[in-house]
Amino acid sequence: MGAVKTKRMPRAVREQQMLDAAVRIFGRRGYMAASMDEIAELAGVSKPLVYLYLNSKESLFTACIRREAEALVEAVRAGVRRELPADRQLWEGLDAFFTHTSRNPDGWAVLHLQARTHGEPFAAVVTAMREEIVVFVTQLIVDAAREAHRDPHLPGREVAGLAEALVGAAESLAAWANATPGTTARQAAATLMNFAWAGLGDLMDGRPWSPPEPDQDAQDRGQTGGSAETSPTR
Amino acid sequence: MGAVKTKRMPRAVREQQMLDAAVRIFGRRGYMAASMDEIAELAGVSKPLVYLYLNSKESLFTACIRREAEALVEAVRAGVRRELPADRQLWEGLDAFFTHTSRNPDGWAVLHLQARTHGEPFAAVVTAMREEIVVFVTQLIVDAAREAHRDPHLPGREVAGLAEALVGAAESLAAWANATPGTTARQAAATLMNFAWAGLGDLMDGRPWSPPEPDQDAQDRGQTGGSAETSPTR
Amino acid sequence: MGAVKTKRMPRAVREQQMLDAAVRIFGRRGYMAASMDEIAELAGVSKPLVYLYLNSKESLFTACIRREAEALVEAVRAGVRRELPADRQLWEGLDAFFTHTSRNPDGWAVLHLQARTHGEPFAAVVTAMREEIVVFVTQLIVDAAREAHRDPHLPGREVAGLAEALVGAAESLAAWANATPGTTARQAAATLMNFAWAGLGDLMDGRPWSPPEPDQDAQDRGQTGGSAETSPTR
Amino acid sequence: MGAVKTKRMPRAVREQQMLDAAVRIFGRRGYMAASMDEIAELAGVSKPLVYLYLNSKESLFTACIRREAEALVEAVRAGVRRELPADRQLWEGLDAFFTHTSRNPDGWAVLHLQARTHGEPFAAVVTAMREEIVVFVTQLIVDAAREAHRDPHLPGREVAGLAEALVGAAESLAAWANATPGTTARQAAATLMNFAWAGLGDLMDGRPWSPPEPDQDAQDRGQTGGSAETSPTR
DNA sequence: TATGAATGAGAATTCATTCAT
DNA sequence: TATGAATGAATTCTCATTCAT
Repeated sequence: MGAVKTKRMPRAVREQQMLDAAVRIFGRRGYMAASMDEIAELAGVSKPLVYLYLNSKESLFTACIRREAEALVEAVRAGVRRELPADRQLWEGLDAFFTHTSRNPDGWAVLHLQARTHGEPFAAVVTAMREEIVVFVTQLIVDAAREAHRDPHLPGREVAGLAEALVGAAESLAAWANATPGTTARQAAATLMNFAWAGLGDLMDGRPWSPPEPDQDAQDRGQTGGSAETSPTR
Repeated sequence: MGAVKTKRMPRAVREQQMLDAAVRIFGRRGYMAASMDEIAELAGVSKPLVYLYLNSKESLFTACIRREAEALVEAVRAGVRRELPADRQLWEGLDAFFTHTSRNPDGWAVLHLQARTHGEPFAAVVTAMREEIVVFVTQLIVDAAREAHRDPHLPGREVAGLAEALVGAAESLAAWANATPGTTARQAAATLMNFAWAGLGDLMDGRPWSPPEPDQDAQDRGQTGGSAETSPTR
Repeated sequence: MGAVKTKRMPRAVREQQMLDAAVRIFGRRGYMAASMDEIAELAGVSKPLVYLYLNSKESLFTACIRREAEALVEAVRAGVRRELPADRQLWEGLDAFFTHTSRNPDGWAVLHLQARTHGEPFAAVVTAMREEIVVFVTQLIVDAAREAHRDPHLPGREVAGLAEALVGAAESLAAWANATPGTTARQAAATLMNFAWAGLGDLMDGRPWSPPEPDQDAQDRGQTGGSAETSPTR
Repeated sequence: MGAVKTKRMPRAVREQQMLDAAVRIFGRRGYMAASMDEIAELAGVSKPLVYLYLNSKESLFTACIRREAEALVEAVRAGVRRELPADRQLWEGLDAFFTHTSRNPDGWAVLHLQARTHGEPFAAVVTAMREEIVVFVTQLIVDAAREAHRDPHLPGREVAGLAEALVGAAESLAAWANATPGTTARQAAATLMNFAWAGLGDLMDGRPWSPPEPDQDAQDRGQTGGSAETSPTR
């Protein structure tokens, strides 16, 4: 099991192997239940080497969190075209988010489940990343109001709460989509977009938010999109 | 800080003391980091007694999860009057949920953070409880559609996703409300209700969902309600 | 090897067994080279029990040092009759000191070799004990001067240096006596007493200090004394 | 702090750098607590080079002990003019000894504290050196007796004990002088010389041994001598 | 009902030491 | 002459769990 034992490789490479193994073990077993022995074995190296490069279990865990947080933020950032209208940006962000988390479930487990469960030092990194995303979403909500030429009657705290709810719903859906076979990132994004933008009330009235044309959009980004399930234009 | 050392009390009482202590420790330290020593000390009994009554750490943890899950479901159930319209039922359920979690943060931490992070046996209990709630919410959505005499054009999976998103948002807001000083359960419920029912689109258009009259409602349930921040009738 | 495995004994007894074992191992191997495993085995208990009672290697070592230091000081104190003239007191103190160290070589090694070699926290305990003894000796020197009705022309620092030298010589002779077969505590005490009181110069002139009558003295204290080798009355 | 990193230097030089570093680390941390990593870093070389030149930790430690022992014996030997009377020789030896140990505290710590605390192989080297010095001192005592034209009534073992006590007192005073600010090597030597030669009894009677004239003596040896504190000529 | 005494099993971490270049 | 990469073997310490009373 674990990586093939290739001897004598440069430090940078070994470090990534170790982080790969650590993310996998931490994500599945949890921080405390993960043992350095298991991580080292999965990485195909001896324990002392793990300590030599990553210093301690805490520091290894932190390195995992940091790497995964940066990768996630980067994935979302790269998936959003800032010149589009706010709702389209939100859609793209959600799509990128669900895509990344579904492709990288262990990393997502580290961020979403493990990091938050083991005290300030670790949680802080995730909190910072989450804050970045919440701020981004908050801005999108404000932009959307401006684009609608409306005074949204929304005080600051209210907007914060909405952004928080949206991000929370996304996080939760990510786990659900991963656990529900046959659910694509695109479908999860569409569901949430509808929920967030149109609301249950409008959905009851048959007025969902309209996701972009899947085919055309896929061509734009080079992705193979399944069609969102609820898509009549409002 | 532990319970006052009273010797020789009936088993049922001792067990509750132990569970109280265990929930507190598990909620704060996490499952793995919690030690049976600390739990026994906080419960004011010797370790062998904990084992005599609760058998093992796993079994103790399971008992905690079960107790807290039942308490939460019961709190929500008791808070909802099933004869009201769907949106009012949802509102009452959210209110009851946020109230319970804010009053019982350690129990909530056990359910939301710890139980899900330590493998199937534990997660299963929470999943079952969550499923109960998701089913309830799903039913509410279907009811709402029926009440609106509409065919909502929503396939089953889509409704499941919406309920999932709603519950996820609620869970996330619970943590946020607990962590944000000055945020009441009622405000959290109002924010989420708006978000869920009206959606961002409608909120942009100045058409939020209308929460019930706080004063009258408070009289109904015996609570002192702060007024929801976004409340013009639609 | 190690103590006979007698199960289930009261804590206080087990603790002494552990300290006995620890003193022996620390004294022979040194602090760092001693392993908790070895100590536990020699004590006839499991390692966790050692930790349960003594908390850590450091704390165990400290407990050893403290116990041995107190035992040594007590032995010297009990061996000296304070109503005698200064030189007799010094003699009795030296005799008690060499007797104790020769009967308890591991304890002496802990104090003299190990404790001083492993940093402030440990050395401090020994330093305090040594200071107590140096103060006692200093007082004896001053008393001796007073008894001789002399102004000894000795400034404070000089007396301190003399006491220090005397104690140092004693410490060194203790190791030598232990390592040189056939050397009794009484002989060591006599040699040092001569050296200290008469000085090499007087010894050259055939004027040594006179130790007390061995037989009579032994009767006083219940000890079987070998006769000191250099004993003509001055 | 380590040596400046100069690449490619002759083996002999590198070896001395390593020994310098090792003496410092061993002297401060102790044998077991010293790590080869730290020593290599302080020496400014890689660990494998240390092994290439010095073979092992044990062998490195032995090399340190040997070097420091030789340096100390050589310093004492060079400080004593063998043509002087015995007491003057003793005085010069003590002065040289205290001077060397105070200038080289890490080396002295290695010899006095570390080497004796870590088993026969190491202690043996120091014991041999010490023996050399004890023999020298023993000879001085015998010489002194001969010079006094006296039969000192001192059997061999007694003389050995006296020499042992004298050397032990010197070792102890060296640590004391190093730890007591403002105490010079010369003062320490004077104190001990008085103690050893005159003895407490004579000191009480106001008849100390007379140290040589500091100024004249300093001219002899090229040292700036502080005056000894107790110096009336006998 | 209740507990003081005790341990097997495993956790993180460190170190002296070597290999391949 | 010199080193980056790598490890086997301990070491300290903790924990869930049980026994005997």
